[in-house]
Amino acid sequence: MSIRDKRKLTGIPDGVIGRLPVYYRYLEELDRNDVKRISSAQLGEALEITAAQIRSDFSYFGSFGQQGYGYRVDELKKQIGAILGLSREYRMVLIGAGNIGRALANYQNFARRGFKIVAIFDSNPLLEGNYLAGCVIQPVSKLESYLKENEIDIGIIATPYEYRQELCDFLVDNGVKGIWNFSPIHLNVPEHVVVEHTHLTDNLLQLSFRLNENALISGGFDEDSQKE
Amino acid sequence: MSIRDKRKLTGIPDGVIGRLPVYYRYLEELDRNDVKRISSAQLGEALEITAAQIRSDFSYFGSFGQQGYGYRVDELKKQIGAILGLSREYRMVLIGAGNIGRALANYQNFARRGFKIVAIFDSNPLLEGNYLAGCVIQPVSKLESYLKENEIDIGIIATPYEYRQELCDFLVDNGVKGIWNFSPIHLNVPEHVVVEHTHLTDNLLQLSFRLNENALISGGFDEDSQKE
DNA sequence: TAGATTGTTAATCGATTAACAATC
DNA sequence: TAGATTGTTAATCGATTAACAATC
Repeated sequence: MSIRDKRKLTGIPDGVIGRLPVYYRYLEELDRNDVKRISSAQLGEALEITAAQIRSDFSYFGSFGQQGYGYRVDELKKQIGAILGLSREYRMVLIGAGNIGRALANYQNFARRGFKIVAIFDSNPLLEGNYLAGCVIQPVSKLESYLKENEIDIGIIATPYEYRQELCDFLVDNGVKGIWNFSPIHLNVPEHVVVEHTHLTDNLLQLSFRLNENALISGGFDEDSQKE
Repeated sequence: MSIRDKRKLTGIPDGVIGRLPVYYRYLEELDRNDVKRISSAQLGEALEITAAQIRSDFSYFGSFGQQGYGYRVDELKKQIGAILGLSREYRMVLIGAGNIGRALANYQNFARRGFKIVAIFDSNPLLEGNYLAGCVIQPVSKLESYLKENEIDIGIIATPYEYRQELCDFLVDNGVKGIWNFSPIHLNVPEHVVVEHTHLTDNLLQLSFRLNENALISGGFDEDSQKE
């Protein structure tokens, strides 16, 4: 079965999609440090992923290496970048200029990779007209006309309580194809729309669980606490 | 095999751990809205998870429901909260008072759940002495003495480039048991320490990949774009 | 009681890993 | 060439799902 067939029939597993940015990030770093060549074994060592898995992940998309040599860092980085969709620009609107919204707007690395925040909206009238990262903060009432006049790829939802599902529906109805959700709620979207959830609290609760799990195990099982 | 045996032998699967905070968050919302009772089918409907998986997840920890009735919302919330380790407080230090660091420090929901930022450090001398969310920003040179004098559970690494692995090692050497890493690098830690990675860029790149994957599939396969 | 829904087992599905022929 | 490492297949492992007896 061809790579394209496999992809069409089964889709790319979530695990693979989750690891692609990890590879990309590390390849960027290697490239910055002028490393020219890397093997799947070396990659695996650095990222705590098995070499077999790395090769298997890559094989969903093609053959990027050379037997007996490994991978050329710059080449592999370029290929994975293309797979991730980094060869074009994305226009994003940010809804919510609170703590998280401001951090995202000021973060330079998104724009550097082609993800531009082109408009910012907030329901707080006190913020209206203020500048944030070079954008005027607009009232949410202007969102609809803005979306009708501008093609937007991604909507970032960083409003803590109000709106949420309704806001998401509104963005989708007005042509936004991707939602990046920071609000602490599960959003339902139609099949053709993509949602990425970034729930900081969930991450912290997972950390909390594992802290206690570790404590529990090393409490009960002394031989385990010896392991490196 | 008892629940406790199962847990000890195999550990809890990552998927389960990842879903626990999702359940918890939704139960909080139900509780706020005075919902008293919920079935695994209803939970699954709202969260796009199968009912069987939800019941299977819960069964790693015990039996919290009643046949023919379902789950009492307040009770289940309490139980999952306890499993997540929310019955005690956690003391956290924040390293890095940049965009993300400031957003985290100002975010009220961590403290509300028992996760307190008790000290903030930054390597930028211009920030030294400024207040952030009620904490003085201290120079990183004071971190060592601070950790020796105070028991800290979690270190939040929100420094974009400098330090990173070295900083992580330093925190671990000084007794920190959990690391919440926002820097764009993979951190290696000893077995007894827990790392949680929150890489915002990775989330955005995953969204980017899926946007293109969807476009690709509906481009090639018109019958697919008909699906709801 | 009858109806509903849990907790758990067995079956299925999918992802990871080990192994190795291909080949640079 | 000999050595190294890929890409891929088959084997293994683990997670999800379907089904249902137990029982509230």
